[in-house]
Amino acid sequence: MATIGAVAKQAGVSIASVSRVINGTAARAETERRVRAAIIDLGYQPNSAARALKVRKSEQICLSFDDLGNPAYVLMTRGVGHVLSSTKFRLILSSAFSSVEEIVKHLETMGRGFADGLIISPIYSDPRIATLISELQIPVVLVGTLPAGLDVDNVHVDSAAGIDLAVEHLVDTGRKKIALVNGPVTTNPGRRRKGAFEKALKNRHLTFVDESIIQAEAFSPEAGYKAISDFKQLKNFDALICGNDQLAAGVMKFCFENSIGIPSDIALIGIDNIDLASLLRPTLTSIDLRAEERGEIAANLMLDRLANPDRPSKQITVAPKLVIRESTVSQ
Amino acid sequence: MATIGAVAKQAGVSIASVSRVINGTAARAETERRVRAAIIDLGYQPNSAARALKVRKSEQICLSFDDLGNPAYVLMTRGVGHVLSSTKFRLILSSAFSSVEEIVKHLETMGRGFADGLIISPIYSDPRIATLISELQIPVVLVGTLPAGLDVDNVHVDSAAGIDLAVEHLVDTGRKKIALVNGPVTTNPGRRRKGAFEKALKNRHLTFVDESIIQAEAFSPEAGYKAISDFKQLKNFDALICGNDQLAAGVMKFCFENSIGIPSDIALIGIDNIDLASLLRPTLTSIDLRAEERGEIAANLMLDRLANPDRPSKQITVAPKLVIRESTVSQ
DNA sequence: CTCGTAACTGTAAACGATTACAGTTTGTAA
DNA sequence: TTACAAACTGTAATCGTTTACAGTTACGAG
Repeated sequence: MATIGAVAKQAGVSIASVSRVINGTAARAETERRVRAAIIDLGYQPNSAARALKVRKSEQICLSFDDLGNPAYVLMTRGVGHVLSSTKFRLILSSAFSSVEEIVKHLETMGRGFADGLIISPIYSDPRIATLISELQIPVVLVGTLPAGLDVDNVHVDSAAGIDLAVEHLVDTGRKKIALVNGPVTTNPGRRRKGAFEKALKNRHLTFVDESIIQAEAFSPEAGYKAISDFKQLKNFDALICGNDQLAAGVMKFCFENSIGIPSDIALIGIDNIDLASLLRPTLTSIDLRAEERGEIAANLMLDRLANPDRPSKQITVAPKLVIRESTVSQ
Repeated sequence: MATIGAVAKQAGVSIASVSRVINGTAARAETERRVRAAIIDLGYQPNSAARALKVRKSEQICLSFDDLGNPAYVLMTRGVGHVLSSTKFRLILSSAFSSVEEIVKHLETMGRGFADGLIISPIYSDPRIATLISELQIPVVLVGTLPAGLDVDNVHVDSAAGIDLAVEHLVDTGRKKIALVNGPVTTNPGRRRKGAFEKALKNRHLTFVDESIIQAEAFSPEAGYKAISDFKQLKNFDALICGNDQLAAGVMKFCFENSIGIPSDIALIGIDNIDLASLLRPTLTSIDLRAEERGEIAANLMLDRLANPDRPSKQITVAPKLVIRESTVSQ
């Protein structure tokens, strides 16, 4: 492994000169020629860790989330990626695969010299995550619900407004008995959607009973399928809002297999508006939570914060929009 | 930002002792107590870059691919993640968002001290990627087609065998006129699938004409939809193999909108067997390329290589399997 | 109480880069 | 030819760790 010293010796110049050539500061043509030749000769590559140590910058931004399997995060990543690709910063991703400990350790390492900033979108509200964020030595942008007492840049979507849009749309199209197929309440989105749903129903004087919430064990199609299979009172409802589009896909599958017509027997709304929504049959009405846009905003907040470390933190709310498709409106 | 020196001073011990406490080597109980107290006092966090520089290890493995939007890569990531999560190595991801230059720069940085190993799965066969790999200073495992002349650990799937399985299945179920909806031939998979398809047809003395290949512009549902919309001779075929499941989803959408029955009028087979395949209606027969398994194998190859740097490189082939669903066989 | 060993601790040299500062060279004008 | 400024180059300190080595302490045995 060639070092800058080896290059300097080979080129017959000082280490400083090699460094200057590499970083494009003043050098005589002849010096530059010799240094470049030596670099190629030795196959020299500068060591990133040494550079990061010295200049206290890695030029990397780390984006971290809990579930790569959720296409909504892929959208978000794309948003972040597009913004960063026109800057000097590289984007690296970190997704949890097992425990919270694992992700905490991961973020700590990043925060200690391997990344200049951290964009994180946790779905589980583990106290360790909140502690971690407050102790981190680099700027953090949090996408999603901000844990109490944490003062960092934040982008979040008004998902209650989204639920409200959905309920309104269902009422407008003549539905009266609406249930929520919710994701785990151990997650932030799960907990918030539940509250928002209950409130939206009550505001409109619609019946809300315990059975109005059908609990799934994950935000996946399989979990949606299973939750609805176990649910015995489907016939009491004429509309279902699902915690995300993947849950809705599982529900839709069950309905098809059991000859429950969508939207004739029951209307179905998903959340996230991922690609899948327009591929299902019937196409799925969905609350678009603007994941890609949130990613862009988060990245811009981060760039702004890095350029301006002392500004007060910003909280940005984006508005959801309802994308109406066939699963709620018969053609 | 507290350093190890500040901790040492605060605890009244030497820097070396602090380091030992942190890394769990011998220390008197009293020393350990004071060091830990000082660490908490100062909120000290060790600097990852300094450590990486000194020990020449980052304990990170970087997984890089060209398109995070493709769920098959998400599966692969999961495979890698599961294997690595039981080791000391952390997984970081890097996905391209714009140019090849960008990804090259990214990988270079990683290869120069920010990662101990690189697992990469390029779909574009850009010569810069091959050059990069050969110059990289850390172990590389390549998932996918190995560029000529590159001698690195490799996992790939025998996708020709997959195409063959598909053709065989179609013939068995009475189809005779098969077309391929291919992804871009500028990609490795696109190029290989085309060749494999042609060969599979000829081996069985089935007609292969220019029109047997319908070229899509990307591996996405939209591209599939567009490609099939522009294709004027669909009625001449009774089966379609698609470059991946997403293309198939687009094709399926078109067929539905134009009242082309699947599988009654035309049979449809996808590739990758992602979740989507079982959510579509009809459910999609698909060639499972075992992305998750390839991810696991790649991770294990990497671990093995890191433990054993001098062993000769291995090439591992995994066999695809055909998952038969409704889109080829009427119930 | 002395000694020997084991356990611990401190000193100082790395790791591979960047960069302030001082010194040297170059080129131009007088 | 000399003087001076501008352009370049080298020396050496530094970033924050780890770790070899030598030195110190603690403790049980004799």
